[in-house]
Formats: sequence, C-alpha cells, structure tokens
Amino acid sequence: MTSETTPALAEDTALVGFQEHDHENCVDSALAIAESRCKDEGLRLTPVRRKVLEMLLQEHRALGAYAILDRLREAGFGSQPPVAYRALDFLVDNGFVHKIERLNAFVACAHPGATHSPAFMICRKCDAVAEAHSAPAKGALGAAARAVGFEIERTVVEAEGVCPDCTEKA
Amino acid sequence: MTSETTPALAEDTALVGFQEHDHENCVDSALAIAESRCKDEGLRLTPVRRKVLEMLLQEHRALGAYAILDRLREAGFGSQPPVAYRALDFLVDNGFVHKIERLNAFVACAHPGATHSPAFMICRKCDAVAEAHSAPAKGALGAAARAVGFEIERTVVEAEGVCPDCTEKA
DNA sequence: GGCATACATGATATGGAATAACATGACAAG
DNA sequence: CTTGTCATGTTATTCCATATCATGTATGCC
Ligand SMILES: [Zn+2]
Ligand SMILES: [Zn+2]
Ligand SMILES: [Zn+2]
Ligand SMILES: [Zn+2]
Repeated sequence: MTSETTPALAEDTALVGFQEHDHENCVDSALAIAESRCKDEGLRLTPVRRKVLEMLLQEHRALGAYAILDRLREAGFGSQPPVAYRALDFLVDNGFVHKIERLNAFVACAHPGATHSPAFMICRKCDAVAEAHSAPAKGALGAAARAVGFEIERTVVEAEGVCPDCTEKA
Repeated sequence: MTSETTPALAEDTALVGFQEHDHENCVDSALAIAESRCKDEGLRLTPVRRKVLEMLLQEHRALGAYAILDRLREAGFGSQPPVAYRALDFLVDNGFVHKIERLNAFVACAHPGATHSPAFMICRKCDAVAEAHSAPAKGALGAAARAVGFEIERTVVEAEGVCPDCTEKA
C-alpha cells in the first residue's frame, strides 16, 4: 500500500454512490487518506479497524454489525460483537465511517478528511447509500432550535427513496 | 424483568417543544383528535392502540418498544413483542406516532391532523423530544437529490443536543 | 341462521443490534 | 522491571424486531 495515491477524492463533493467510478482507486485512495490522517493525528489504524474500513469501502452500501462480524470471522479476527462494535466506534468517532440510523448499519464516509455533517440518500430497493452534505443549523430546524433555545450538537439527516438506477429499471 | 429504568423526570416539567403547557388538556385533546380522525377515515382505534397512544402522549419523551410492552402488561393486555409492535405500526402508519430512529424508540406526534414531515430535537441529557417541521426537499439535500435523480419519499431529520432546561441547569 | 372474509389479537420462537463485565496481550514510559 | 494505557478477546445479557401459526371477532352475503 504505497501512500502515494493522490487525493483523487471524488471531486463532485456530493455523491459517490449512485455514480459509476473507478472503484479500485476509490477504495485505495480512501484507505490512503485514512492512514495518512491517522499518522498525523496519532490514531492507531490497527488491523481489525483497517479491515472493517476496507470492507465498508468495498461496498457503497450500509452493512449491519453482524454482517461485518461474519467477515471478520472469515478473515481470522475475533467474532464476538464487541470486536466489531469497537472497531466501528473508532471509525465513527474519527469520521471514517458513518452510522445510518434508519438501517442500524454502517457505511464508509465518502468525503474523508474534512469534518462534516453528512446527509444520506438511501435506496429502499437496492440499498445503495449516497452521501451528501447537510446544512444542519440552516433551514427550518435550525430556526426552530434557536427559537426555543435548543443547542444542536449533531444532526441525523437521512432521505429514503429510490435511486436513479432503480427508477430507470421501473 | 421489567425494562423501565426511568430516572423519574420531574412530573410537572412535561413539555411540548420544551415549553410548559397544560398537559392534561394536551393529552385529552390529542386523543380526541385521534378518535375523530379514525372515525372519519374508517380506522379502528382499538383498546390496545388507544392505550399505547395515551402512554406516549403522557410523556413527551420517546419510549422503547419494551417499555411500552411493560405498561401494556400492567394494563392487562398481551405482553409479547408483536402486541406492541402492531399497535405502534398502526399509530406510525397513520401519523399519530413517530419513530425516533436515533433512539429506536417512539414518540407521540405533536401536530396530529395534518400529514407532515417531522423533525426532532432530542436532549441527550434528559431525553426530552420536541417535534418541529422539516422541509425535506428544500435545502442542500433536496438539491443533491435532484442533481442525481434520487426520488425522496421520506426523510429522517433528528437533531441531538441539549434542551433549554438542561442548558440552564448547567 | 350459517358461512366466507377481513382484520385484530395472542403466543411461540428466532434473529439481529448493542452493551456490560471481565481477562489477556502489546507496548511505551518511568 | 513495573506500571499505566490501549487494543483485543470472550462470556453473558439486554434490548429491538419480525416470522409464523393459532384464535377470536366483526361484517356482509347466501
Ligand atoms: Zn467507490
Ligand atoms: Zn436503487
Ligand atoms: Zn408529527
Ligand atoms: Zn434536557
């Protein structure tokens, strides 16, 4: 794994997921970015953690914790729930992976590097997940929060619907 | 075996939108609206369903399915999971109750009557939940969806943070 | 009335998500 | 070498959710 893969970060900031792309490169570069960021920030991207991130990057879909666990077992890692949840906690806390609350499942971040407040589009037919940016404090919710004095720390924004591919097929 | 761990939120701080209000009346009127709407639309607000709605209206907090189940048992109804989940399905499908994905729990709708796309503010300290309106297709997410041809059918918008009461106490 | 249909309820069993609690191993300071 | 920290591993348990089959109950038609 040369860390020389350049930040070929999908430049259409919005949406990896519903678009064809060079997936090999996509996975490799995301892993490279993760390794580089961990080095910079003194985080330890251990084998289990790296493996989980790699699994999630391979799919552009959300995987449940037990699907992840199955693959960890196959790869020779521990196979008890905490093994997966701890790796996921690390990856989520550090912004490499997001949890999709609607699905109780996890997806690799499509815009690693910068901290951001993600929004997701989830296809209910094929389970594809695309990540966009959300503007949490702006809009109706932000206004309502300011009006009552609620301090927003984090937002969950998830849209459920049908992706372009599945719409086309129908 | 009961799964109730509630730290007894001070009773009279019951709040809709984090504001004090006449809670007796709030519950009664919401039940009346539900009954009237069910009559109009030919829906059957049966005893279990009514009881679950009433429970959720009493709290302005989200209750987990098993907390609901415990109370159903106490009230003499069936105590197996499907009993609660079926009642909840009915109430959610018809807009009387919303599911809070972040908590895997349920809360009574604060704006019954009109169909709407809710947004929630969840206090991570006291677990209070307030409901606001969201503008799903407007804003950054709507734009991203239109850009790729994703058809939004439903959105989950949940903000986590600290409510005015808890901010004040700190 | 007798009967078909739809719908609501009930109970059993199982699967999937998440965490608590405890033990072990690796490793870097001191 | 000892100590503290962090990561991993295992066991056990709890909570969330659904599939399945059985039973009851109302309604409308014959
Ligand atoms: Zn990719
Ligand atoms: Zn699709
Ligand atoms: Zn509502
Ligand atoms: Zn609070």
